Amino acid sequence: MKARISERNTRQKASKTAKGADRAVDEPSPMDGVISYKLRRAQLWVFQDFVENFAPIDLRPAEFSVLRILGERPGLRHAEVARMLGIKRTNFVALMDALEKRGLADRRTSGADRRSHALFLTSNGEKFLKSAMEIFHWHEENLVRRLGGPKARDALIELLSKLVDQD
Amino acid sequence: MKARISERNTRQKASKTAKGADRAVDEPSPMDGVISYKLRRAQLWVFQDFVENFAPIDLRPAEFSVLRILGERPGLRHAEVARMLGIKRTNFVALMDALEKRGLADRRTSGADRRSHALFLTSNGEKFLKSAMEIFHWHEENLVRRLGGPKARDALIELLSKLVDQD
DNA sequence: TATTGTTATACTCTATAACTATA
DNA sequence: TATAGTTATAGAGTATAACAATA
Repeated sequence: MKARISERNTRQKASKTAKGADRAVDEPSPMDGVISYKLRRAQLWVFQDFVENFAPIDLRPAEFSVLRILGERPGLRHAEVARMLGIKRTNFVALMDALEKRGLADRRTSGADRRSHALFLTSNGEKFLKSAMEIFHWHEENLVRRLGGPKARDALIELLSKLVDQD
Repeated sequence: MKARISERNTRQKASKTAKGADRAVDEPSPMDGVISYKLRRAQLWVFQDFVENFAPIDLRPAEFSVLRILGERPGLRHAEVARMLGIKRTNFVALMDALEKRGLADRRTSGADRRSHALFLTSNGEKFLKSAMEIFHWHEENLVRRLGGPKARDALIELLSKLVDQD
């Protein structure tokens, strides 16, 4: 286990007030009705909100996803988790390394195929996930409130699914 | 005008079939109903679709945004365009450099304040924008079709606006 | 002092090629 | 020959600090 690329480093942001870049004064722009543009702005905003909320436990969105998946489906293999998250298995390695280094998850050699690893949360990881879920629910409820309620959330999820899940 | 960071380089992707990473086989995952996760997947998918569609004229989403804004509101200053796009003015410099280098836009010293530049499309830039708009409309119509029609598009834009434009 | 454009720099995310050890 | 995990590496996007010229 090598010493990994970047030491766990100070991730807290200054912002506090306006998310996005340079406190967007939001004059009207020809891009306002453009799907890809709005999608990018919204995704950026939400991720920044996520990062701010999770700053106290120093957890990034992708890391949270991995913990949550391993929590609900322990024993999945490397490539399976990567596929479920829609990230390349090559990029999943460092992600998993970081979680292992923090003692939150580990790889065990799975019986049959000696190439592959089965992935699990440690007991520390399970405790950690529980407190992460509290922050997560608070974060998600905040988003639902902004959207205008659970129905609006469901509508958004369905629309986004239509973009991604077709053909 | 220095020789800029990265030479115009081969941007075409291989994909052709499945966008996203490692042809997402999309088993159900605990992340399926999570707003930030769905938003990220959708944004990634749409941007990749954008990049593929615009590959023939080698134009990235951010570059297209700049051209379009300068097309409709010529003479804006550096910082104003950056603010409208929600990017830092410091990151806008290289973007504008690239467009200037391709002969699509230019900076002119604006009368009053000798610190600031007024930004314009060149006549080449205007021609280029026209053909870019054709691709754009095709791309956007394709997205609207996936969403299920113009009303679904409007609903999506409105929901995304609620996330970004509040308080 | 504050602001505009700018450079330098760094971290994250995503992507490709190629290695190794197994199968 | 193909697959699972891995390494190395590179390109975009985004962020901060600091500087020169001008206000």
